[in-house]
Amino acid sequence: MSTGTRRERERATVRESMVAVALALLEREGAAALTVRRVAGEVEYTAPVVYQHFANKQALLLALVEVGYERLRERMAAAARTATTTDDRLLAPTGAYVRFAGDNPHLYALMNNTAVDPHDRFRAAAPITRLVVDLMTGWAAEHGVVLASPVEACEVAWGTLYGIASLGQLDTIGFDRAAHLADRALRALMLTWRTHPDGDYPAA
Amino acid sequence: MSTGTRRERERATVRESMVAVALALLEREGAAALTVRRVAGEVEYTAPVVYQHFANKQALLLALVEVGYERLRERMAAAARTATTTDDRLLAPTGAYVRFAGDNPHLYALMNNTAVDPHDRFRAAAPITRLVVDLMTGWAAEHGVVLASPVEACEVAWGTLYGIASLGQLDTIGFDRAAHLADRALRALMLTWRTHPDGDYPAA
DNA sequence: ATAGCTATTCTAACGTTGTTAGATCCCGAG
DNA sequence: CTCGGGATCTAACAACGTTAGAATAGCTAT
Repeated sequence: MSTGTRRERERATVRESMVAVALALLEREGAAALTVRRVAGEVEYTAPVVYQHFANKQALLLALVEVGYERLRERMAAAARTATTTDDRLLAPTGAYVRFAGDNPHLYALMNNTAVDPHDRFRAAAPITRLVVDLMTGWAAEHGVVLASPVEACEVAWGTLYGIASLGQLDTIGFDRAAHLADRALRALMLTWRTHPDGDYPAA
Repeated sequence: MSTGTRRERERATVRESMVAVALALLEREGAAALTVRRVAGEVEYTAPVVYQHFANKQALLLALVEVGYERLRERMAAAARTATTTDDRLLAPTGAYVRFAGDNPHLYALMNNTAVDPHDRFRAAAPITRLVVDLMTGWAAEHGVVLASPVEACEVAWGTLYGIASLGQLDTIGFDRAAHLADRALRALMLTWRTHPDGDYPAA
């Protein structure tokens, strides 16, 4: 029975190389090139072997999405750590987010593709949601401000960031400008949170 | 030669019914059901006939995207017309945008799908960009404020709106809440534009 | 009215996709 | 050495986008 664990280890290794190969393929040649047969071929297997590690193509794509969100979380957390000022601890992860979208455009598109089950995507993104909530409550505390609804503020910031980063994929805008726009948008939000932490803004 | 124009009319009619059928199919059964054969069948033709009206499936999808942006523009313009206060002239189109995304989730997803050429999508959305710029400059004028960069403000607002509306497709959030979030986000932006029209926000 | 041309439509097929069934092969256990 | 079970392959299926070529329809001109 001692061979059982090695078998498992080998199985996991094959699975991981499939994910790695699929990631490389996706980013190198785009979503259209990401076919089951090519992934299998790139790890020197035939197509049906893929189905011993993933229930179907969706499951493989979901694995890529999960890796994507994990890498994104790492980048954002690292950016937050290097920040020195209070506002930078929010602005730096923002920049990291847009930069990630620029560095891995196809993976980023997949992470937000409606073809992958929205529920699964949301679950994969949960750690980032937690991180952002933490960053935001930390920011508010350092500013001596209590937000009426931190989760609402978080959702607004998340949506904003997502939308502006997606704008960067348009070649008429580009990711450098998108990073600038995201910075502006978040600064505006922060300004409002400080002056109106209750979330109730006056109209005119 | 008098039959030539009637032929053209008939051709245009067939093309339009294909677009109409494709739109209905997309919204009723989702993107996966939108196949060339089904569109052809639904207008009682065989598949190759589709290729006499569209170069390929991409072209058909692009036609749907164009219809989508046109309808969205109409809805936003109508909402702006019914608004009474200065701020509502910006907030009402915002609500119309999110509501459109909620009413036509699959079409909205297609309009922002990277599978459709980004350049074409941007071109299809151009009239809306114009509308939003107009609304924004009008808003600024009525508030007696000159924005340092109206196009930057527009891009930020557009990205924000897009991101938050996309959030609505997650069943954990939903379009009602997304509409609320979009309202909050835009109010925050407007507040900032009034107090800092130069676009230079203080840090802390 | 009829013959012929042209545009329209269909049938049939190709290559590729995701996916599954069954044969085959290999490797470890008794 | 044999045998049993998991791993892997071959072959195939249905459905997809797409194209070529046959058939058919409808208009035009005599």
